[in-house]
Parts: sequence; structure tokens; C-alpha cells
Amino acid sequence: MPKPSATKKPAAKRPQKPPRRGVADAAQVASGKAARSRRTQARILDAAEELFSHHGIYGVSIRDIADAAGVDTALLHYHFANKDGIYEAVLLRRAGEINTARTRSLDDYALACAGKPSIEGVVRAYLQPVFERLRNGGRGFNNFAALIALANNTELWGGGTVKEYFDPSVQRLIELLRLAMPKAREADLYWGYQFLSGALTLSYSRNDRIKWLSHGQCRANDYAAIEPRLVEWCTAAFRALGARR
Amino acid sequence: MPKPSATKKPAAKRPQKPPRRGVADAAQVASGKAARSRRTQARILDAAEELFSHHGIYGVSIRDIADAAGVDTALLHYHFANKDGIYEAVLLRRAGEINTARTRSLDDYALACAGKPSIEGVVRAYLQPVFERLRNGGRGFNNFAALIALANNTELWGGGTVKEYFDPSVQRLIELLRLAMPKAREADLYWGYQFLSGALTLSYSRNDRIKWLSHGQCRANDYAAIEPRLVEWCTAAFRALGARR
DNA sequence: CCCCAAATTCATGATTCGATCAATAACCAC
DNA sequence: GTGGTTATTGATCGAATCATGAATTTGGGG
Repeated sequence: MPKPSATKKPAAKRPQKPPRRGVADAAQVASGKAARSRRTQARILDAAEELFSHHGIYGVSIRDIADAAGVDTALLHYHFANKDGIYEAVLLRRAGEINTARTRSLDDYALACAGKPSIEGVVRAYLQPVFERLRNGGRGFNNFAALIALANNTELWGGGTVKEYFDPSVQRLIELLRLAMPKAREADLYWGYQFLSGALTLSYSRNDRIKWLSHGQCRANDYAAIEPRLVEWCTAAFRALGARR
Repeated sequence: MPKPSATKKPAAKRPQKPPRRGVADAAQVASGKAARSRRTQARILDAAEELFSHHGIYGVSIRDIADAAGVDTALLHYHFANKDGIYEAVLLRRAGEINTARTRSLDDYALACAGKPSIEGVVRAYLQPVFERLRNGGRGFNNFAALIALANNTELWGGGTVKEYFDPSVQRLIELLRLAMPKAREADLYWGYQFLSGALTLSYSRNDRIKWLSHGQCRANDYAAIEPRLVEWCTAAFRALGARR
């Protein structure tokens, strides 16, 4: 019983709460009650992010999160109403940021190429923001990415709230690819994205099978090795797919 | 708490049990106690396979499986000792079959091409058995595939028992690719497999986001559309990756 | 300094979960 | 049939789960 705990939402008793400013800025050392509260929420979300990314939403109990964050379980309910609320908050905290970055990167490239995009340029512009954050975003972003990878193979994905955050950047990607491959069929662009997405997703997942398969030659999260190869891979593949008669 | 319930395995009190012949053959209508028992186990595994593929191992309770299979929960413990036992049995039931089929398909191709494999031929031979089963294997195999997709983004994947079933066919794939691309670097072959694997995995997962992205033009599990495109995609991509200086 | 509201903890309830044990039903050998 | 073994059920335990409401602390405004 997957427990659709969202059905009877306990009404999130959290009172009014100031305009709900970004919860994300954890490192802040400001004082004051609100700042302290925001820091606590960030600690909770950090813990939840890590645990969820390892064991999935059903593999983690509210107690686990509370213990990892060093607070009482009731506090989680106070801030996020219920478990689903925590899960959603974890996703929303970063989903917007990464996707606006993607869209911006694509827009920048569209300008720079003066209306004549290349497949390689588009693919690179789409991938760059993620890999930059995977390399420099700290453990937090890597946990988030692994969680996305986990959630990505679920039916719930795509219909949820996250959809509206991720979709625009993908549509922008498709748009530019259409310009780069005018002869390609519409459907092939989407299938290409699907294949790209699968490869990318597996790249930042927690699956390190390649390490064993390659007898240690490749390490799963060696993003410096992955990014250029994935760009080459998808570029050539899109070109072939676009040449279908 | 991810509950490593495998730690104290309740010793599977199931007594001696005949030589443990293939549990897989469910449709059998043979009579007799043993046959009946095997059919029951198959029903249990079918139910577990479906539920696990939807909600993951932690999202399903033993009671859920028992209800879906129409038996008492105690019976699950009798046959499979504990929850992990059920999960493992679900995986093992099909893992061997699909991977020997893959290896056989690759071996057949290696013979047919007389020592001069092409990238496309190798990729096609590797993918063919899966897609054939996805199209004709009934709901059972599709559930299994979706479960694999789910498990594939977990750290536990690769170290488990399943590793030994999946690895040989992959190594055979790499071998043949090495012949097809003599100049390619070793590491690039493994990275290429990683990208292929990600795309393939997403293809049979329960993620139907492409349907929405493409406004209905593409349907996630339209394997007749996916297989040829994925072959083209990977072929071109491997060729490019193998041409790295 | 004091009070109010927000943030946090403490104690607890109801439910579900995995697992076990004894009891029954089905089957087979004799 | 009868006896013995295997397969299956019924009842139940203890632990863990999500959630709630009452207490307690914390911080800032008057």
C-alpha cells in the first residue's frame, strides 16, 4: 500500500509564516527568529534530500530525517505538514533554479550563434549547467541529482508539480534542435531527447556498476570524463536520427 | 531506516522442498501438490513483480502482495522466508533467462558476421532480445523491466546477486564492440555502454513524460518505434565516441 | 521587563508492518 | 481408508510508522 498520504492532508497547521522567502539559502548566518527557522528548515531538507536519494521516499521514515537533522519529528510536521510535503519541498527547492539556468544557457547560446545553432552547441548548452553544478555544487546538489534519477523511473514523475519546472527548459532545447536539424522529423527530436535524458540521468544516479564492469577504469561520477563524452555521443546520435528518411 | 532486513534472515523454515525446479513456469496446469505449490509461488511473484515495479520495494508491504495474490501473508514467509527473499526471487526468476538470451544473440551474431562485426550489428543483437520480450512477453516481463529500471538507479544495484546474471552479457557486448572499433579506447567503450544502458533503461521504465512533452506524438512504451531509433542512435554515437583522438 | 507569537520539544495514540506459531487443509504413498 | 508430509490459513505479538496536541522554549516589540 503505497500510502497516498496526500489524500487527507493534515492542513499544514503552520500559521501564517512570512511571505515564504527562499528556504534554500542555508549557509546564512543571520540572526533572528525567522532566519533561524529558515536555517532549520534547510537542515531538515538537506537531511531528507540525502536520505531520500539513497533509499527513496518509502525507504525513509520521518524519524530518520528528524534524527539526521537533529530535531524532533513533530517539527517536520510543523514545517512541512507531512512526509509528502517534505518530499515536495526537497524537489522544489532546487528544481526551479537548475531549470532556469538551463533555459538561460540555451537562450544565451541562441543569441551567440545568431540564429544558426549547431547540434553540438545546443546539446552542450543544455548539459553545461547540470554538470557545472554536479562538479561544484557540493554534496547537496549531488544528492538532489541522485534523487531525481531515482524518481525519474516512476510513473508519478511527469505529472507532479515538478513537471512545470522541468518542461520549459526541455521545450526550449527541442526548439533549438529543430532549428539545428530542419529536416528532422518532429517525433525523432523527442525520441532523441528521451535517449539523452536516460543517459544523463544514469550518469548522476548512484549506480556505480561501470566501475566494476570496467575493472576500475571508469568511475561513475567522474563528471569531467562524462560531460565531453556525453556531448559527443548525443551530437552524433542526434545527427543520425535527424537524417532518417 | 532502510531496514537491512537481510541481516537476520529467519532461516527460511521451508523444509526440504524438491530440487527447487524452475518456479517460473506459471501457466502450467499440471496437477499434484508440487505443481500447485509452484503455481502459487508464481502467483505470488507475479503480484510482487507488479507491485514492486510500481512502488519500489519499500512502497509495498507483504500484506499488499498477499492480498493481490489472494493468499495469506504467512504463506509468503513460508515460501520466501522474508520480504527480501520475495524481492530477490522476483529478480532472479527472469534475470537469468533474459541475459542468456542476450549472450546467445551476441554469439549468434559473432558467428554470422564471421569475425567482422559492425557496430550496428552488435548493438542490434544486444537489444533485440529485450525488445522482443517487451513486445511479446506479456505484462509480466514489462513489470519486470520497469522494476529493473527502478532498481537501476540505486546504489545497491551492481553489487547484488543480480550482478552475476547481467554482467556476462555486457562483457560479451563490449568484446564484440572492441572488434568492431579496434581503434577505440577501452574506457570509451564502457562509457558508451553506460549511455546506451541509460537510454534503454528509461525506455522501459514507467516514465511517460515524453507523451506530454511531445503532445501525444510519442508514447513511452511504443517499442516498435523505439527499437530502430535506439539502434540508430547508439550506432552513430558509438562510432563518434570510438573516433576520439 | 513583559508578553505574544513563532519555533521547538515531549508525550502519546492509532495504525500498519514484518514476522511467528499453532492449527487446518490438501495431497500422496501405502 | 489411514498416516505422514507439504501447503496454506488464522490469530497474534512486538516494533516501527505517521500523526496530533499539549507543554516548553525562544526571540522580538511595546
